[in-house]
Amino acid sequence: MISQENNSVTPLGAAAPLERPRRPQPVTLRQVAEAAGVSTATVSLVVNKKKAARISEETRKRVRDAIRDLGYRPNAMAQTLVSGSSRFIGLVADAIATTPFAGQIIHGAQDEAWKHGYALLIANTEGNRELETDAIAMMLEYKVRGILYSTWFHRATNVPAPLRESDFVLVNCFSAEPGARAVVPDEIQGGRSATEILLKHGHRRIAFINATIPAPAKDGRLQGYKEALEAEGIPFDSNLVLEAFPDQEGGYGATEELLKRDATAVYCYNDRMAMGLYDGLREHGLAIPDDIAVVGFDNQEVIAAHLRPPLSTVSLPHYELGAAGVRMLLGLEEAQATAPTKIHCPTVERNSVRALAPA
Amino acid sequence: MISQENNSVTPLGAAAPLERPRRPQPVTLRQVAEAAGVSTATVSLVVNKKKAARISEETRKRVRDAIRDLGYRPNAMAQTLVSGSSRFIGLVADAIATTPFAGQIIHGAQDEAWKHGYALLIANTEGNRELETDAIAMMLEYKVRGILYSTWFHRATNVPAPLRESDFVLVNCFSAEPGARAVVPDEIQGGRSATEILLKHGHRRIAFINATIPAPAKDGRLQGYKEALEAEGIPFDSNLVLEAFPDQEGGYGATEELLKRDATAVYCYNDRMAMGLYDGLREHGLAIPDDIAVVGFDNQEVIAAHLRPPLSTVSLPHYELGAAGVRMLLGLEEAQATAPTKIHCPTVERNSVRALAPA
DNA sequence: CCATTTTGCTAAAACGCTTGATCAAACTTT
DNA sequence: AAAGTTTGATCAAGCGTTTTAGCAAAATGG
Repeated sequence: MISQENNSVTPLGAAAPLERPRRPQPVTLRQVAEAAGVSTATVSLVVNKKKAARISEETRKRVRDAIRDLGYRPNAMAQTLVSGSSRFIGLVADAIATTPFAGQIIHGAQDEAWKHGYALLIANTEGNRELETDAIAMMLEYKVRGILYSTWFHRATNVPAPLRESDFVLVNCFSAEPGARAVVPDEIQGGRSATEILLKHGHRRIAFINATIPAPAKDGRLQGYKEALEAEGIPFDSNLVLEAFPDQEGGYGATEELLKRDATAVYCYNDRMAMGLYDGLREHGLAIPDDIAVVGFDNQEVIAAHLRPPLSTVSLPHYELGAAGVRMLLGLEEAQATAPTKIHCPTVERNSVRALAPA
Repeated sequence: MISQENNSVTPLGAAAPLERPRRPQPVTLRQVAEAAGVSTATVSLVVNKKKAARISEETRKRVRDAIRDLGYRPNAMAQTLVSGSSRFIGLVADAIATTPFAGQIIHGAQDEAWKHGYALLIANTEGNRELETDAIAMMLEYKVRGILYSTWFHRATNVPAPLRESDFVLVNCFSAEPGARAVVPDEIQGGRSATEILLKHGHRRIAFINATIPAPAKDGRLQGYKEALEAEGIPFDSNLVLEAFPDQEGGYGATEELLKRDATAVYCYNDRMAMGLYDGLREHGLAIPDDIAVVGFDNQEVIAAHLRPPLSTVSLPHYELGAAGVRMLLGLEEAQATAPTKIHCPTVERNSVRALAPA
């Protein structure tokens, strides 16, 4: 039988499990009151800096000292219970935390919420309807001030029933349901801006590689393209519009067709297609932007900023969507009854476009 | 003076602001009790499905019906007040929501927390120490079960003082502070795995382009490289180790130097460097993987999966870090007293490596 | 049929805080 | 000096739950 020393360091690097210290009970208002020799009401009054309250400076000091000495922290749960509404805003997302794409929605919502003294409670549902219901239920139980319901790409959605029990705002999605406030990117303006980058550099034969899959983005970006051309008096030529699956492969695969169109510039439905197109063009010995100018859409940093040459594109304003969603929820920004509020998609110019050499 | 009809539809599409309906007060336990003709105690007992409680099936049904009819939802704040601890886990991040990179930490934490009935309260601090303190304070006030403190890249950190008032786990970072539990990626194993991808395809002259900036990753990935070589009996050749700034430009810029080393394969410190290197190699007319094999590190999806050819790499297990952090916090996974728990970095093989043709 | 146990349910305290009503003491007015 | 006012602080109710102790009625045992 092997006897072991128990009071020795565990041998052979088999590290000992970590002992967690027992946490003391948190300090309460009452304890502070006792320490300061006043009533809890008084402590509450000074903690909340009520200006109307008549508390002598001396007493205030005594209370503040006690608070500091004891390390008192108010119990937000108790406060909420009294006041009836918490300082939480819920964010339920279908895949936002998952995709690099739209994590900025969280970020924007977080910042804006924080600015107004609210904390963000998030739930990722992966599109699972049941999880979604549970998540919303949980938020309701925690008496959130309201809920942001967001999707990772711009689309129509149905409002889950329990959402209606709370204030809510749709972010990056919309619904025909009356009274549903929503914030979405302005795809049309974005499409216009993308095209304008090319136009202002003198391009006139501008191809557009659109997506094959239906989406508000598909229609909006095309319409923006048309509007921009029209504003310049350039007739729309449907020959210049191609369609491909909206990813790298799609962009790459569209190269051949594109080259037949004899355009001096291309506007791609998104940055990933542009990335694929870069490869395709390179294989044909074509240089960007000298032989052909390219703009993308989305401004997916990891791609757009680091392609060679860096890609001019139009930003999907995810951060702003999140922030605007919060403002709308808090009633700081007015919602329209008729349609979702549209957020501007800013132009990001890099080096994939150059002035067209005069013919 | 212009007179306006006030009872008409707002003209010219200047949409009317949306009227928000007044929300009714939430239903309380007491109301359910009254509706069901029982005491609040009884309702509470059936809501919480206490098996020990002796409530007749008939009464249970009556209560359940009342709950359904009134649309009752428990007030989690009141529950928390009684029980003393909420079902929240806090996640404070320096830039996680910002970077596509580590949003997966949120995701993993979220999923795991949810699995155990906890919700995630997040705060992004952008490294701002004051914001951080406020965020932690807020979490403490909401009586979180514990806090995950995470950084967007693996590094040493100081534990902010208020964090000690709660249970906490460091995620993707570590501290010398005794008793600080931590989860980090296993950089050494990752470096070994990356190198092994190349080794198993027959490569023997393997270059390593390391980062210039000091970090646990820099040391770990190098050590893994050495270990893998040693295991194969290949002597370490410091000539094969270059250093560059860990981004696309750095990778691109290292091309010339690399080619002087006459290696058949390169292992890059990260995917972004590999992306830059792709461009550099292409400009030299070199094909991947035929002329030279490349592996990266991090598995930044948007890059690695969509490069041409897709990049073989090693994953930074962000999702797992978040999930393991939560498990550790909840005491489901044991922490070592001596060192951070290391999470495995899985190999992801794609097409940037091919078996070395026999000489 | 009385004593005992079991069943079904309720009363009430507690959780930590906020806040309107009160009150005693110290000042001002007339 | 009596009446009124201001100042500084406290009392106590209430927010929506959970939970322990306890009580009456029904069931069981002898």
